[in-house]
Amino acid sequence: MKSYGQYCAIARGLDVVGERWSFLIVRELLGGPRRYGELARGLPGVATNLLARRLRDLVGAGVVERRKNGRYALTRWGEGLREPLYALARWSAPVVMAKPAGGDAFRSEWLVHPVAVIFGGVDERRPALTVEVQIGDEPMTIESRGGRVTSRPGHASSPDLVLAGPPDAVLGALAGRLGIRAAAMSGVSISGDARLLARLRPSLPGPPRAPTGG
Amino acid sequence: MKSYGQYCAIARGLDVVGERWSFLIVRELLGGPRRYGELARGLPGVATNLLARRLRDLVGAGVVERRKNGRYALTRWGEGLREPLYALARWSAPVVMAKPAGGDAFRSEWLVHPVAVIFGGVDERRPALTVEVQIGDEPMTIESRGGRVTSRPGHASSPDLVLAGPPDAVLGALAGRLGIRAAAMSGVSISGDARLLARLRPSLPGPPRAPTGG
DNA sequence: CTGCATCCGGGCCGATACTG
DNA sequence: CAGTATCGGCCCGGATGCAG
Repeated sequence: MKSYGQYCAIARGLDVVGERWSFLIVRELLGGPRRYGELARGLPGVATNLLARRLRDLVGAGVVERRKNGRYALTRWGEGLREPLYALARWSAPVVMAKPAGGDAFRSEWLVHPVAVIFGGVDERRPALTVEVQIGDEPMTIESRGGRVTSRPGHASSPDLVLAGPPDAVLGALAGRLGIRAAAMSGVSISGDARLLARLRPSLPGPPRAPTGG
Repeated sequence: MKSYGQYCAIARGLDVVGERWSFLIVRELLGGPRRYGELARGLPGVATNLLARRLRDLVGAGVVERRKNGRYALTRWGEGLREPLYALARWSAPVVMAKPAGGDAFRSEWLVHPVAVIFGGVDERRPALTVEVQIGDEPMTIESRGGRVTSRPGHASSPDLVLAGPPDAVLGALAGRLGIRAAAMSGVSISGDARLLARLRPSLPGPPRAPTGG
């Protein structure tokens, strides 16, 4: 575990989770305890030895713990990394997610994070809604109930809205970066009233329809 | 610029600023435009070629721009990294900053970030106060005026409070992790009423005096 | 079959020397 | 002052092997 050797919270934080793959391991574990193989599948491109090493280091640092059933899980402290990770995603998404996925890998489980970022918080005025998203092989369901938006893997029983298409276009539609017309032109096939999505997003204070930067 | 090859905002964000030293270069530039030599001095341990390479990459990615006077500065987008960086510092600080500095380098300019994190926001009830902090060779001044707390390098003309000592102890006193007695026992010499510091910190909602975790 | 450890080639990192 | 050039070593990435 190489250190920057600086007495600074940022530098010392990076000493703990700044090495390659560490943040992405944490991303996977934010969804709950995972086995080694599940982590490996959720992290396309990682070498097995490197994953083992990072897990050892993270356990040693107190970020990850190993449960008795052999699963890895975030410690209480490790859970706190959700904030910095989501802050990074909020920063990067408007610029880097607008570019098409190209050859990049995509797993539908990763959608829970942008969904949490885009539809975060509680707003009683949000309508109840069930959306099914079909991007990769695995479908995802987004549900708005009681002012809160959640997501889970799997089909919806009777969705109000179904979005299917390439990752960047579907995500653009969810985030509101792409309007309905633009999303359709980017390859999203829509069944249902996609305008309902806008009512799930929190209404920002300030100018209506603030530019997202991308 | 090695990529994770994943269509995910976190992974793609790390593609941009996830390599070694990139975040710390941003940390330096958060204080304003800097020359190459200033960056090198603010980043003890960095190799000159690596600094040059990172700057090139960050410029290419649109995070940093090069001004006509030869200085490097964050772009509008790059400024947005303050949030993720401070979120990381908030996460790491309670655990990793409690450990003594040991052989780690320290620069008093770095104090502006913890000061911003600890005394952030505006609170009209905050008293006016001038604190001088002496840790390394360079003194720093923290000023509370009009409900806002700012910091700058240099001596204070007539400080209400002066804290001098090792970095971890002084920072512990500022953050409130160490009480006055504990700070003094850890090597902080105090002139003035250190209890005033507590009135600069925002009062958290919820249980009074929430545990900081370290 | 899962959960790693070992081995190995290439590339990145880190330190020093050198140049406009 | 602001980088470039060079080189050793370590880390990363991929394939393979092995133990429970």
